[in-house]
Amino acid sequence: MPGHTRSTPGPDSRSADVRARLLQAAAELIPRHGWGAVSTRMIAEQAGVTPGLVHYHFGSVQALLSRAALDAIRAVIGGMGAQLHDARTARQVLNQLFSALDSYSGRDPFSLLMVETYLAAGRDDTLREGLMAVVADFRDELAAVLRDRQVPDPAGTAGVLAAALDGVVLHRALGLALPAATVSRVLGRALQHEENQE
Amino acid sequence: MPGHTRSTPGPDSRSADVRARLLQAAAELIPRHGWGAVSTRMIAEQAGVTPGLVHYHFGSVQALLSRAALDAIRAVIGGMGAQLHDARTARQVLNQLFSALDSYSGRDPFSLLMVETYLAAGRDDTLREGLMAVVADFRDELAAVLRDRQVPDPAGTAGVLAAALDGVVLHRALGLALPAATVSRVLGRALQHEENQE
DNA sequence: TCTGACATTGGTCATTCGCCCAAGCTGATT
DNA sequence: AATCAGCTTGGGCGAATGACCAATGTCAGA
Repeated sequence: MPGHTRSTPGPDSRSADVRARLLQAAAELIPRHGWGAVSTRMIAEQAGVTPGLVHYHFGSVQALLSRAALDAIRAVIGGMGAQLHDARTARQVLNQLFSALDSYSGRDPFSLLMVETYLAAGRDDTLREGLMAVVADFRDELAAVLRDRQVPDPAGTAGVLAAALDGVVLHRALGLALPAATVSRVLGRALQHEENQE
Repeated sequence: MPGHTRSTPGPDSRSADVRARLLQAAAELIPRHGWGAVSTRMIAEQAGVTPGLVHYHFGSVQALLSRAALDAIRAVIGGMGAQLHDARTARQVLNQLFSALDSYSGRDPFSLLMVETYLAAGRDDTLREGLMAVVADFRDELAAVLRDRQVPDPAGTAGVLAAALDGVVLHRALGLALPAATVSRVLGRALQHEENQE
């Protein structure tokens, strides 16, 4: 009966609550202060718990941050992907994407969390694989929707479109004007069939 | 201790050398460890000087990092913008952009420096304005080139294209496949007129 | 009721941080 | 030679860091 893994603390209603509070606190602090500036004590104070709990429940600050970021991103991106299937035409898919995009100015907490996680992923292979899986799922879902709506080269188009979305958020964060109408109009042209060669 | 030979600039040529070494060291360390993890002593060691010089020459670590990042980004983006004028057709402009893009995998030092600076700009207004100016200059230059080559809506197209470039780098950093050929083909469609059909 | 595993506390530990400064050095000017 | 401003040195300050742990609390199952 010895040997009990401490990686997953047992069932306890308070335990689950504390874990949720820590995850929530971390997801709020990463955008506000930057991934590398979030500390054990900062998280604990935000969550209203004592600092020791961070290492008890998650082993390290990095592990908590990775878990919190991936959970939050998966929730938002997953929800966005699910909505795509409602659109009837390719143009409607695009408009839906960009109306969703308008919720993210590039300086809001979720956009910042996303970019911080992109960077942190470069220094943590486990995190990178997790983030890649989330983004790849979204991209594949978008590709399937585009394919059903007769868009040429659905896989490639979905990949470029998904990347362009992130780029637009990035540029908006700098204060560069990129109205949804403009983005939609320009990228809309990328959805049509190629009609002439140069 | 050679290095006598008074030169033109400044009161002391060693001073200029130290400043250059510190800027160079900072530009190398930001991608490697992340903006927030670069410390006074780390920079000094990389530059081969003593820690006190960081604050003597730049006042604060933040000021040094901002200066180093902006200098490096301006050099690369400026050079990229200047090359655009060589292309004859809109399609060539695009191909030139994406062949240049292939130098940046998203995990190379410059790409990482770029994204780190995007994020740091969100917490430093002076830095944000400087970075915005550099990106806006590139965008405007691209718009002018597109306009000369009869691309519709040159300003909007250039803005979306510039954003898409950054997005592609971001996604490549995750390991998502985005071959230059695919990107060029999809975005190439965005350059043509809405309804070609003469 | 007792027991023992789980949860939490509050603190220590060595380390590192940014920033500062008194003192020494260097080279140009007087 | 004497002066002196600009550089550079190396150490030191208080504060904060991540990790860790002994002690204590809590409660479901025997």
